[in-house]
Amino acid sequence: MRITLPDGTIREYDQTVTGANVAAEIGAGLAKAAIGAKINGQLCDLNQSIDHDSTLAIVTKPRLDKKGKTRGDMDPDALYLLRHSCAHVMAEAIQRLWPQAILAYGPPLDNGFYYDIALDTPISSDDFEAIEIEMNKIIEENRPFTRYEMSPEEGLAKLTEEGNKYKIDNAQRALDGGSETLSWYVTGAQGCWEDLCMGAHVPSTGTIPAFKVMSIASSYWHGDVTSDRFQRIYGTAFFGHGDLDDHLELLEQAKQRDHRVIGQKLGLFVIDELVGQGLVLWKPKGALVRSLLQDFLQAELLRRGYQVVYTPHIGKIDLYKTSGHFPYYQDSQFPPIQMQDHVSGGEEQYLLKPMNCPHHVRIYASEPHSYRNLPVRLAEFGTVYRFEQSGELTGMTRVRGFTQDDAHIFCTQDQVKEEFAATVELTQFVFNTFGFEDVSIRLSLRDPDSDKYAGDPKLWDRAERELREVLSDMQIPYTQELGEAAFYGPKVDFVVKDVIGRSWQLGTVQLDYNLPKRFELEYVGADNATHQPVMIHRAPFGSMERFMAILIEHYNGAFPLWLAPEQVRVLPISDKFLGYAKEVSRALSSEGLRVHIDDANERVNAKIKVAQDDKVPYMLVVGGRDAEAGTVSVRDRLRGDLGPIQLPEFMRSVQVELSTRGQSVVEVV
RNA sequence: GCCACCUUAGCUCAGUGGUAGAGCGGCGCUUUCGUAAAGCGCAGGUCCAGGGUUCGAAUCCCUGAGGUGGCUCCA
Repeated sequence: MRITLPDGTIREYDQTVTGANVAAEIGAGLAKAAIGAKINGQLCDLNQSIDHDSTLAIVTKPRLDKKGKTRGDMDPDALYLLRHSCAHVMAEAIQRLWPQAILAYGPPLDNGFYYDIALDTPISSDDFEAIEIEMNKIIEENRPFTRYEMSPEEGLAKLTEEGNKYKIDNAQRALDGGSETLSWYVTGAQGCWEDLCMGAHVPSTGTIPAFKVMSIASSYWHGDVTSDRFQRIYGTAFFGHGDLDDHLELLEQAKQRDHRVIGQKLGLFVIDELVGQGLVLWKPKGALVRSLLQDFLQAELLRRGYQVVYTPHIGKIDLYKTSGHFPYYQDSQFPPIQMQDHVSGGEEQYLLKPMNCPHHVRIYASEPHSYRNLPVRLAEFGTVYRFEQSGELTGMTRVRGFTQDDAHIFCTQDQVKEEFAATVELTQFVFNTFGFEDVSIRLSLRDPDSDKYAGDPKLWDRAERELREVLSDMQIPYTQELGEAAFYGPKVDFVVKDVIGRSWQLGTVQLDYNLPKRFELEYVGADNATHQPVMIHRAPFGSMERFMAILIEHYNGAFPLWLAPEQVRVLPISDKFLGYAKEVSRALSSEGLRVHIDDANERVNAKIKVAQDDKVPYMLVVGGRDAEAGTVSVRDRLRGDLGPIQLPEFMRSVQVELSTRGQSVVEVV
């Protein structure tokens, strides 16, 4: 039997060995650090036996520095083992405290782990300390994680006797997924606490040096609202206390970067309960940024052959019945507005528009079209209203009224790929302009087993094939998600993470054969016959609200000069130089710059502190020396004091920075 | 919508049944200052709302609203 190690060396054995055996042979240091094995790419226990030719990598705990921090990068496999094991320890601790707790499922996550537990007594964050104390006891006992296996029949019989329906279900799923046996992990020797679990685990509870119970939430069995409800307890674990401290510190910083915190601090927007849940009030500074974003994109659209349209905020309900939105999304729409005609007594119903497409479709349909004037690209910053579930509302990222940077392209079948590629390119251009680097592109396809999708499956196949082709032609890496498509067509989504790691769809491009059919749209082809156009829905920002939220977090509130609500603040050293400050301010304003004077009766240190907190890109400190020499002393919010510069020169470099959207910045020599 | 938690001055928060507090912000006065918070003073409260328990409730209980974290959903 040959075992190949990561460095390519091969070791020969004539009887079964374990990762632990091999590690011990290689060296005492490795044996001591070893916590698991990766056999043929599969993460396993360290004492998993190997009985045929395999590749083997020993998973080790990291070396720590003096502060208890991992040296170098953390190994995701090692953390996975650690956290999976810590989930067991937490579950045992919880069952010690609440013996009636029924375990369901406890996996590791990217940044921690959770355990889903069925328990009538509500666990609250006040209980975390008690849970952690129990966990520490278990860890101090340093009990080994011991695996044993049973045949499916034996194992299911054992589980049936124990009567935990969630574990029976887990076992059944494991067997359906191809497992030949069922495995348990005992924390310690026979008779100790155990859990049905496929593994793998660290050798013993003592291997868990740093952990924390983080939060509690609720969840449903298999994510099914009508099914059993669990208490989901989240925790995290690290190999070093320093790593854990860093993690907690990072979470604290992320909190400060949250768009809701910054939006409040900088006065960008407010959500007022008197106005309504999920309804954003854009305050002057936020509104200014929004209008700059809109100007930027609209100029880009006009350059690319789009035409701007405006449509009303409501429409007759039949419009949305025809489009399919009303029946399909009835639950998540504001209820229809009932109108009664006083004379005829006839009734009409209107809907706050949940989508802009039906209105745009009717603009297209208002005049005949020839293949010669396609594609028609209709763009509108259109505000829509959706009755999102109250528990879903989150700052500006998930709201009930929002403005899409919407457009609909009506084109011939032959034009689809080119138009689609152009919109993907536009979206990438937009994301590049704002310096987003961590954007993942998701091809959202239908789930062929679901009946929620409208239209002919053949058209779906074609649409999905075309999107794949466009993305691969453009050499864009993407992931495919079954069941994520819109009900009318597949789409390409641009997904960005917020500071606390939640994913949000920003830009989207969607292909639609369905609406043109439902509305019987036509154009006259070169053959003088009528044909049906294809529609592309697209929104590079997605919604102004969500884009703004992500932008706030992306920039940590420090908008680049071209977007900053206040671009320059003049800080006179004392009242005596207010006159010169006003001169400077007037000169900058007349160049179109957004400038204010801090005329507070304060020292310049205090003014700088305030301006820094307000994230103003440039502070111009002006005193007697500047008034005499016609200079301003420039302070950059990031680079600090840049020294004095002639005012006209400052204005020139600022204009360059503006026109390049931050590619070039003010330099003082 | 579901579960847990939270809601006290403009903001951030302390206050576990006995007279409502701090810092920042605001206003006033002093200071007139050269690169991350000068000093002093003053004003500011329906303790989310409604009901209950109690001699007495910001504090305990119930109902509701809003927020936070998840779950579910997301055209």
